[in-house]
Amino acid sequence: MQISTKTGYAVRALAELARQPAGEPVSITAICRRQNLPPKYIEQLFRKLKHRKLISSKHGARGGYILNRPASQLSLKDIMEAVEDDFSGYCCLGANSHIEYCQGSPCAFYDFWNDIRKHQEEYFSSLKLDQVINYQETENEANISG
Amino acid sequence: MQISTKTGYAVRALAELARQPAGEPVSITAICRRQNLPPKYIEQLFRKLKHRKLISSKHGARGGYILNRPASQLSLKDIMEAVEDDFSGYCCLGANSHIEYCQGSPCAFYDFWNDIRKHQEEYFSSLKLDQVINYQETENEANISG
DNA sequence: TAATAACATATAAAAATAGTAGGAATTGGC
DNA sequence: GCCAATTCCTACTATTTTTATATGTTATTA
Repeated sequence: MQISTKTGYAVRALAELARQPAGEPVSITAICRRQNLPPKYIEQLFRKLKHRKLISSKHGARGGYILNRPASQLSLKDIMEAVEDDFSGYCCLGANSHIEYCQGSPCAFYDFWNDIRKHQEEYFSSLKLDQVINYQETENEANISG
Repeated sequence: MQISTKTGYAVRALAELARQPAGEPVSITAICRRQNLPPKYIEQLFRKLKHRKLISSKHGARGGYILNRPASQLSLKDIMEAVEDDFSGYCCLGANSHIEYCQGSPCAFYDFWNDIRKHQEEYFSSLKLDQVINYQETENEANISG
């Protein structure tokens, strides 16, 4: 039960996009230089983010990526759903073991896991990308004043 | 971001202990027969649960395991911490990548991830084993009346 | 046309997950 | 005292997921 490196990377990379003046694309090279991330890996994550229409891209020299929405409207859930292949709580219906427990119909534990999934979805939906950026700014101010 | 099969198995197995009249140990064989679980795997999980003192065991014939606390005082967080090796949210300080971002000191994203971790811990602490059992009973009643 | 950068696919290395195998130690019942 | 049941312990294996890397193609701009 941990948020993956993928999500961590994606948040850091997207934060760089959010910082950029609107309309100006940022290249993966630039993002990864600033955030010290593996470019080819980020490329893959960005492809997923693009398929989910969270970002757009511009080809060629001076090209790069831009956010499709203001950071205040981009949730951690959106990012996780795009980048991890399955955001969702545990569900007894999922066949993640060779031993099928509830063979197709909701089992006795279904409601329990389902409520958890719903809670998690709501929680991660409530966390927005701009919050990270605000945290960063606070941090920086503290460093300057300190 | 998913609750693992380990946790799912553990919950099902522990629910069987919770059902048992107090003081009567249940063997892994019995648990796994009732819940259709892989015995050797459950054995390993139970060892971890025992180290965390969530359960006790009785050796030999007619032996087995018993819950150390009432199900109402055993949280999903307790179980996850025992069975998964790291319950905790993502933390930028964790070296889960060869690229170290914040090299030992809290980075700009620290507070963000830290608040998430705290929230998750509180939430999973609030979910108790007896809730699963209550869900089950409701389900069963529904089946009988339906 | 040369440099830049997205796009795409395949491969590889490492880690985590899920499960198995075999045996030693302990207890209860006959 | 013996046998069966059971926990306890260690090691191994197989599979899947994660975290990349490599290589090449296509599009864009200066």
